[in-house]
Formats: sequence, structure tokens, C-alpha cells
Amino acid sequence: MDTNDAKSYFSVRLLEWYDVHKRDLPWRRSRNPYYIWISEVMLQQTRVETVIPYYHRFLERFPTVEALADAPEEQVLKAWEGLGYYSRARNLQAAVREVKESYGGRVPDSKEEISSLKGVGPYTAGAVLSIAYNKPEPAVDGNVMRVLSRYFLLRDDIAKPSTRIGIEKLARELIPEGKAGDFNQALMELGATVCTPKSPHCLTCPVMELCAGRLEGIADELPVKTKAKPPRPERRAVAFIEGAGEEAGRILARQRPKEGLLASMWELPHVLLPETMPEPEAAGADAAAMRFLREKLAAEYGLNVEPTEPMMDAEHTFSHIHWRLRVYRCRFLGLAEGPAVHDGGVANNTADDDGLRDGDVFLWFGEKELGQYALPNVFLKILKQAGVR
DNA sequence: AAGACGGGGGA
DNA sequence: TCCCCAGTCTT
Repeated sequence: MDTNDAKSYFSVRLLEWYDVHKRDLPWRRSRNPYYIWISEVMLQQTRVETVIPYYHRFLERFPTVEALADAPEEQVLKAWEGLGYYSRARNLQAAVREVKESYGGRVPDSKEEISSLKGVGPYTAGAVLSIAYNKPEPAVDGNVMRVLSRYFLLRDDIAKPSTRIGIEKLARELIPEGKAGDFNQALMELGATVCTPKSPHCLTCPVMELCAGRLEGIADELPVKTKAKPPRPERRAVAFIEGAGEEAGRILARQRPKEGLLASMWELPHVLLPETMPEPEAAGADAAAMRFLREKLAAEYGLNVEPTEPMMDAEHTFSHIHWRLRVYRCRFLGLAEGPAVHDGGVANNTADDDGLRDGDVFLWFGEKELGQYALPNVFLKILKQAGVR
């Protein structure tokens, strides 16, 4: 049995298996390149079950390239709320605008052109080209690297870019004539449902007989992958500022800067506590944190508040940061001129000389604003727990 | 090559 | 808890 036999066996058996076992997923009901593209971007680092409801809502709201290109970015971000990696949404809209302007609204079908679009890397390019246009391009994601590492007993570290390149070359050779779309999806489907990261279901695998990893008894030790660094811890004090009078029942929110973490999203104002601050359990910790919160908000944003009492705790883990949040109830005293708080309107700070950083915009949040502007999940949860709606 | 960039689900 | 998920971009 030589390598070529193992390769053709793999491709043939995998396609037969896929024909019987493929899941009925929404984006498999169409070959519309725009639909396929949306699904592939949403699926980056995100599970199928999570994506499905977003996929339906997003396409209902933005059914065509034109509709997405013409939408306000704010609405796109809102449709992405809770899905994470928000640069995906921003890049997707920039790319769709490019498709509208430069390609007459038709998603390009060449590797060079589609790869030039924002947010379209090697995986997404291959996925759209193969699934929507049946072009013989590999689409190598985490599933594919795992499946092929096991079947061909590859011990290279899949965290290295060079390893992905090598697996792409291999995956390209495996594509059966005229079957690129089905084959690539079959490979990912096998990884998602049978050749799983932990305790793979080898006994139901269509290619188990020639799987080198299983035959060596080390399938569950593959692929080799260097483990990520743990997220750095941060403690933050959050201001829960309830409006009075005209703004009764509404909460003061801030829009984050247009770049970086959670770009352009809305949140409750908060500050990073110095590591020298006492732990939350220590005596006097809350008093110290409340003083720091008051001083920092005033200095950073011209936002004057009087923290009164701790309200709740929350935690949130990003891939690279771990937040421990303590929310303090605050009395609103006022906001210095510059980005004013308008009734119902987003403050404008286009002027650069207002002494405030880009993105320092405040707004009283009520039901209407919650339905209009995007917040990260951690702040949505805090507002929900506080009974704001 | 390494870090930034969300959030959730399964073992 | 840890790991990983239909990754891409920046430095």
C-alpha cells in the first residue's frame, strides 16, 4: 500500500461518507457566493450552533451585497453583537463595498482577487472558491489540520504557519476532480463530528482502516500544537451611572475608540485598577477603588461622578485578557464640555482639539439605545442583571 | 514568529 | 479548569 493508494482511498471514502452523513446546515441550501461568504466569516473561530441564528438574522437584514454595502456600519455591528471578533464585521463590510465598487457586485472567483478583500485569508478564500464556485482550492482550517495530521501521522506543530502551508499543499492534492466543494466540506465535517479534538470516534470513521494515527495508537495525541499563553489578568472598576429627572431610568454609556479591543462598541465607563490596589476582599478596598474610579473618570473623560456602593461583580475572558470587574453604583454630577450628553443624540466630537481622546462619546442608554447600538456581552449581562431594559 | 482580537461549549 | 472552535491582521 503506497501513499497514493492511501490518498485516493481517503478521498473516495470521505466523499461517500459525506453524501450520507452531511448535516443540513443553512448555508448548504444555496450556492449563492454572498451567502457562502457570510457563513464562512461568521464561522471563523466560531461554532456552527452559535452561527446559525446570526446567519439567518444577518441575511434577513442584509440580503445582498448591495444591502450590506449601503448599510450604516453601526447597524452591521449591531447585527454582529455577541458574536465576537468584531473586526470581522467591519472588514466584511469594507470588502463588500469593494465588491460593489470594483466587481460590479459579483463576488470574485479568482484566488488573487478574492484574497485581496479585507478579512479574506487563505482559509476563507479557499472555502468560498471551492464551495460557491467549485474551484479546486484547499480550505484548511483547524478541523482539516487535525484530520490530516492524524490520517497521515504528521507531527508538525499546527500552530506554525509553515505547517499550515504544508497541509494546504497536501489538501490540494487530495481534491477529487470536479468535487472541490463537497470534498472540502466533507473534510471539515469529519473533523467536526467524528475526528474530534478529544476522544475521536475512530470506530465510526470512514477512513479508519488506513488512518496512520489510529494504527499507531496515537490519534488522540495528534495534532501537535503549542499551547497558548494564559490571558493576563486585569481588575477594573465599572461605573453604573443612573440618570435623574429627564434621564431617570437610563444608564450612562460610553463608546469605545474606533480601533483596538471592542472597537466602536458601547460599554459602561470603567477604569483599570493599578496592581498595587488592595484585593477586593481586603478592608478598605472598595473605598480605595471608588476614589480611584472617581478621580480617573474625571481626569480621563471629564466625567464627574460620586461612587456610592459596590453593586455586583462580573468576569470576562478574552483570548488575551481576563477581566475581573466590580461594578459601583454612582451618582451623576456632570460631564465637562466637549462631548456633551445630548438628549437622545450621540455626541459629536469630530473636533480634534477638544482635549479628549478619539471615541470619547457618552450617551444615556434606555430601551431605544439598547436596541440600536452594539454592546459587548459582558456589559449586556451587567445591564440585564441590573434590571435595565 | 508572536500577539491582538470575543465568546461560548464540551470534557 | 482547559481547550478549541469552518482565522485574519499587525508588528
